[in-house]
Amino acid sequence: MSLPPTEPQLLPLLGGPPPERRDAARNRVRLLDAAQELVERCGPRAVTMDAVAAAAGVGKGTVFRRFHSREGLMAAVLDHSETEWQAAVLSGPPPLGPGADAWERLLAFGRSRLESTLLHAELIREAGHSGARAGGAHAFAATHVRYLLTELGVTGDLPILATALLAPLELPILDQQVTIEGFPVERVYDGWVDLARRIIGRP
Amino acid sequence: MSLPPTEPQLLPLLGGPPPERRDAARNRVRLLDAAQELVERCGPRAVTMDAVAAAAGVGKGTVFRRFHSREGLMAAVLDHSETEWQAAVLSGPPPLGPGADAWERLLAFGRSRLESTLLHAELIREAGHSGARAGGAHAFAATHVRYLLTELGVTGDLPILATALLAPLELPILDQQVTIEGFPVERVYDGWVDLARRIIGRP
DNA sequence: AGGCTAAACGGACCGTGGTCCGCTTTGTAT
DNA sequence: ATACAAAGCGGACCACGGTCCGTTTAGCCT
Repeated sequence: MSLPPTEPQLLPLLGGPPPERRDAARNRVRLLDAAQELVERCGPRAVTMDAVAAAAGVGKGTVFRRFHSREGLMAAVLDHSETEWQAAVLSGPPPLGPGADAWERLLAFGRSRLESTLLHAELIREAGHSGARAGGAHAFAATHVRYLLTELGVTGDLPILATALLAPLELPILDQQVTIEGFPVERVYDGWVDLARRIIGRP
Repeated sequence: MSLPPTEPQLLPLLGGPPPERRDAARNRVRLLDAAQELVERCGPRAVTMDAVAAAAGVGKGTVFRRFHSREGLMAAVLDHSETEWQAAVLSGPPPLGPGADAWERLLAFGRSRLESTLLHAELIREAGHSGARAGGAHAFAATHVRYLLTELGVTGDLPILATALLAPLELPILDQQVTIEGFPVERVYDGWVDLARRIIGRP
């Protein structure tokens, strides 16, 4: 046994994890494309991991190495739409994007988020706990709402208040109201606006 | 082929599904006991349906006939504690039970629910969508909160407002704040009280 | 080019949730 | 008591998520 001929990494090379090998990257996009295509053709519920692997022309093990689990894969598919939505909030046209006053933006945010959540309901459910929603997406939304609340002059524990305002727009709660109790979406939205008014402390 | 000699049910016998056969009832309690015992010994995550069936001394098919699915079984186990809690709210000692004024009761309700949700977190997660929570339990909590809000003179769309007040106490949201973001429970509770004040419209 | 290492690959394999169907038990009507 | 229909039973069976490990391949260093 001898010392390795060279240090595999002379400098810490600060920054993140090592880059991805070319075949790995190629397979990741193949898998994501296949998954997206299958999801929108059969619905997320009916998509099996074997099917995705086969459609992408790779082995099953590869699917699980790229995306930890089925939930992870679904989360990745969901991430596509989520990212577009974030772009619309950050730099799209008003009133959702910048350019309108904070109250208008908050209203647009609520409606947009409500519709988006209902639109992707199945996928969100399938993405479950490891959903982009549970990680980055919620953080994004919370940050944005906190910013808007600040603009509106709200004082208090903003992270908590933002969460309280976001909570009724999360799928489990929306599902309860819309799917199970059968409330019309308009009513739920109006209720949310009312909640926002009370939190802000305005007529 | 002849006509059936008697009508199996002369009168509609209004009121629900036919009664349960004796062996069926016996197996239901055996299964529930076995499940509860296994859950508290190994944690809900580790309990398999085969194990429950074996521990109860019945076949696997029987488990699935009584409780539609794994989630259904977990929901049934959860239902035990949930029922006790409901009794405490309806007829236990104040301030959770009747006897205190509405605001005190609301505070006690919030704290109790928060603690109970965190305590049974794993089970609730495992019970998933068909959880007693998604069905009867949420309805109970919503009704109670609606009642308290009425007592406090709140006007508006009460069903929606009640849901908004309950939403931050649901597991997914609590999980986000406590487990992922690491907020202390006290802070979450204080935030909830603040939310309640704003909804009611009082200092 | 050639050689070497670590990463990636693929598909056989396993455990578990859920279904199916032929057999048994229960309750009732004669 | 006996007969009979319906509800219940059990365990073999299937499909799908997830793991494992022997083989292949990308990237790099000489």
